[in-house]
Amino acid sequence: MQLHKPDVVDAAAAILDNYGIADLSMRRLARELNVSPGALYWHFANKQELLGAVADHILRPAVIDVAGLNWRHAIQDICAALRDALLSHTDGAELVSASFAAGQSETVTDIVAQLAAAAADAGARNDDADSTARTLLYYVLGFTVDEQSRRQWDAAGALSDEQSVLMSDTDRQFAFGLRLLIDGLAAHEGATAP
Amino acid sequence: MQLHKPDVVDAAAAILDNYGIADLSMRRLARELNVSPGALYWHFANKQELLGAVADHILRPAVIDVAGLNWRHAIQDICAALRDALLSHTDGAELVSASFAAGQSETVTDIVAQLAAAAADAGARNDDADSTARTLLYYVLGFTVDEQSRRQWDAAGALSDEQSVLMSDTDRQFAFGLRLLIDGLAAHEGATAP
DNA sequence: ACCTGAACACCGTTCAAGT
DNA sequence: ACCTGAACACCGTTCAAGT
Repeated sequence: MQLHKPDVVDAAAAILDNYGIADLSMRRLARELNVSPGALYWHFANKQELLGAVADHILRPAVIDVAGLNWRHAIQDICAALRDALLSHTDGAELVSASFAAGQSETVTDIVAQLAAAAADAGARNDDADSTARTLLYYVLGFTVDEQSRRQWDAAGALSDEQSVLMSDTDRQFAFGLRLLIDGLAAHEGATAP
Repeated sequence: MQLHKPDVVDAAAAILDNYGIADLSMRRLARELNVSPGALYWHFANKQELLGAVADHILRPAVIDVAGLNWRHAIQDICAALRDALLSHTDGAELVSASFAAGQSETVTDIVAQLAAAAADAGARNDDADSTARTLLYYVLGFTVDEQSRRQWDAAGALSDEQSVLMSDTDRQFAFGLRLLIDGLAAHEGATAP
């Protein structure tokens, strides 16, 4: 049967979850799909474009509706959904971070636009709203890449009790850094919490 | 003559500046040093460790003395020095970002410690000072990776006038995001500017 | 102690040729 | 239109053997 883009992305996501980003090569992916390496280049211009499609796949659950929320909660919910989506796939943060840097994920652009809208709601002018949105993204990506690599490092020898304590700790740490940015925005724009 | 670590790091930095991170391979580096690829593995355990040494080389001018400065200026100066150091080598931000993620740069750890000390000065308790320091680092790395990749993309067809306008614009954008974090810290800890 | 040579097990990408 | 086969030009790492 024919090879379609969604099949390729699903197979790539499966390799990612089961073996990690280091094993996600074009050749390995082609082997898993019982196809020659060159076949992938009919559907994707290059590896970066394919990884961008995988990034968009990972980010689908991170696109949420924040209509009706005040700007603080909108930012908090978008960032929380983003982090959850990244953490739900092996090396998800690293892959999305790389795809964002390469400008290959449309979804991450949409998310930045959502964050910019929330910043505008907070009273920021256009340029500042954009800077704010990108700063929030840098934070979530940086934090989550770090968190995920530590988790994988600690994967051996972690007691279930200690682990859950550590996890709630990372939740608090994530919220702390995010609050720093939100409070900074409030201070700058003179907005107040409802 | 014998091969010494500093020679290897210097040669690696030269490849980085002249050809970029994509061309900084162990084999290419060995060729440039007129040595067999295996020779490098006598001095460095693996490529990550070597890149960590290059990262430390890049970061040397970013380690500055902030004694006597108030916490706001300390943070501003450290972050500005860090960004300047990253921008002064081709793909410097990307390389240091990767080395930080891999935990292979001692210098970046020192810089985080300096930032944490400044956050403590601002009134943050130990955990919060650490979170603040890491948040600042995520911001500087994320912003500068982005900035540097855009610069390299725009490398063709940029007028010198427009370019300088864009550059001062990125300076302002960098300062804006940084101020967001500093203001957030001030709001959280109730510190005031002198 | 320090390095060579050669091998092992891979990569991403291209492209004529097939169906 | 879609894919194969084979090639091109590379990788990182290891390790017996040399000096």
